[in-house]
Amino acid sequence: MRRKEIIRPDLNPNVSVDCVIFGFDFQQLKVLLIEREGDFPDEKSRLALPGNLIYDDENLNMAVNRVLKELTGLDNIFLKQIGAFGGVDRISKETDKEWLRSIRAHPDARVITVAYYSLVRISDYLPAASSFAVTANWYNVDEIRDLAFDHYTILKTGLNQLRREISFRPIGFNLMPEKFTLGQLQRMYEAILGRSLDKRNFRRKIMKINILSATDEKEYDVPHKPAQYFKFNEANYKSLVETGFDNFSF
Amino acid sequence: MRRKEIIRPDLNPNVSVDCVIFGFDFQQLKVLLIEREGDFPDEKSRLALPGNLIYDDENLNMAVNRVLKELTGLDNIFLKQIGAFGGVDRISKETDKEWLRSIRAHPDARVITVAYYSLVRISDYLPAASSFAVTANWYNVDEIRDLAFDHYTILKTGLNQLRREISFRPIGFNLMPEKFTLGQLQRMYEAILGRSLDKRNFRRKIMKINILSATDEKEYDVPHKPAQYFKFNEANYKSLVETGFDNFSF
DNA sequence: AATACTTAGTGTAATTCGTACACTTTCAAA
DNA sequence: TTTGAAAGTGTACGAATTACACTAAGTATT
Repeated sequence: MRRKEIIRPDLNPNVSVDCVIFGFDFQQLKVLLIEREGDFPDEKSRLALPGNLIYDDENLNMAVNRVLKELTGLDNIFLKQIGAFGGVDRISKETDKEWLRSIRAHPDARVITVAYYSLVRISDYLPAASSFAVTANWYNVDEIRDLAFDHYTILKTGLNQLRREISFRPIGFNLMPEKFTLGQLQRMYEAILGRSLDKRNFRRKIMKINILSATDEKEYDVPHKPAQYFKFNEANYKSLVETGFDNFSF
Repeated sequence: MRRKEIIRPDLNPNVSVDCVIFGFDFQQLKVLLIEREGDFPDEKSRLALPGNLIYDDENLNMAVNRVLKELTGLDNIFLKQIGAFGGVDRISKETDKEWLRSIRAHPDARVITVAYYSLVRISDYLPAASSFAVTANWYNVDEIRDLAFDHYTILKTGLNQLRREISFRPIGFNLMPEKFTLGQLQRMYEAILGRSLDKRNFRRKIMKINILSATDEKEYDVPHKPAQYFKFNEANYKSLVETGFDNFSF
C-alpha cells in the first residue's frame, strides 16, 4: 500500500521545488537521490531528486528547506537556486504519470519546478528517507544517466552552475569536513571540475587567496607521508564569498 | 474604465513570467518598463516590468515570448532566465494589491514569477503598449529606484547576471545595430559594467577574440575624425556564444 | 583661413598570471 | 631493509593585464 502525501488545502498543485544535493566522499562527487515507492521497470527509473509541491504560505526558500527536511532529514544547508523548469512536456514518461496518480491529489496539474543545488558534508549526513521516499542514498554523479521527469536535465544544469561558481567563490568548503588536507581539497576541485589539476599550481593558488589556516595536526596511520590538516578562515572566507574573486580557474 | 485581462480557463493563477528588457542608445543602458492603468500615488509606482500569468498549455519559454509580444509588441528576441522569485510577501505594497484586484480573476493568489532578461536593438523597437500596459517606454537603468512588486530586486539581479555573462560570452551584440563603431561598442560595455575602460586595451582584446569584421564604411557628418564601421562575424560569434571564453574581464 | 574642439586610432614597457615540470620526505606494509 | 604511496616544495617561460600619450581627421566657430 502506498502512502498518499498529506493533503493540506493550501498545497499549491502548480509549483514544486527540487534539490540537487551534492556531497563528496574524498573520492568522487556524489548526489543524493531518493527512490520512489511503486512499480518501476528497473531500479534506475525509481530514482529522483528530492522535491515536492510547495504550500501557499511559504516562500520558495522556506519550501525547499521544508521539503529537504521531510524527504532526507537534512536541515539548514547551503542552497542556491538553479532556476525554474517547466516545459508542458516535463512529464513525458508513462511511469512518472502513474506514480503521480498514486500520490497526488491533482496528478495531471501542470507543474513548474524551481530547482536548487546544495552542498553538504557527507560525513554530517545520515541518509534518512521519509514521506514518499523509500530510500535516500548517495550516488556517483558521473554514473547517473537518467532520472525521473526532467531531473537529469536539472542535475546537469546544476552541475554546470556549480562548476562555474566554484571558480569564483570558495563555496566548495561546504563539502569538506572541518579539518582537511590540501590533497583532499584538491581532489574535491578535481571531482567537481572533472579534470585533474597540477598539485603545485593548485597549492600556490589556494594559499594565495588566504582562506586557509594550518592546524598543528597531521594525518596518522596512513601508509605515506602524513599530510597537515588545514581548516578555513571564516572571516576571509566570508568576505570572499560575498565579493568573489576575479579568476579562480585552475 | 479599466480592461480586465482576457480570462481563459487555463490561465494559471500561480505562475507568472516577467522580463527585464535591456536596450542601449549609444549613451546609457536602458530598460523597458510599462506603465500600468489605474490610480497610483506617483508616476514611479505605476512602473513595472512587462509580465503576466502563464497558461497551462505553454512552457515557460512560450509564455515569456507571448507575454512580451502582448505587452510590448516585441517578438523573437534574445532571452535568458534570471530565476524564480516567490516570497509570500512579494506583494507588500497596497497600490499593487489594489491593482491586482482590478485586473485579476484571482487577485489574492500566491504568485511565483519566473524572470528573464533580454537584450534588444533599441533602433529596431517601436514601443507598442497594449493589454493592461498604458505605455511601454525606455528608462535609464541607473535612474530606477523602485518598481512595482519585487520588480526592482528582479531588475538588479538581472543586471548582475548580465554583467557576469557579458564577460564570458559576446551576448552584448544583441544590443547593437548591424554596423557600429568600436567607440560605440566600448560605450556599451562601459554602460553595462558601470565603469570606464581603457580604449587601447579594449580594442586589443575585442579584436583578438575575432568576432568583428571591418566594413569599408565610415561615419560622416561627425565633428571629429570619422570612425570605421564594423559588423560582427556570425560564424565566430556563434561558436563563441556556445563555448564562451575563459576570460573577458576588461 | 585659422583655430578650437572632439573622437579615432595606434604601441610599448612593466608586471602579474598561468603553466609545465621532478625530486625529496615520511610513513606503513611487506 | 625495501617498496609503495602520497606529501611537500621552486623555477623558468610565455601569455595576459595594465598603465600610459600622442597624432589624425573631421566639424564648428571666429
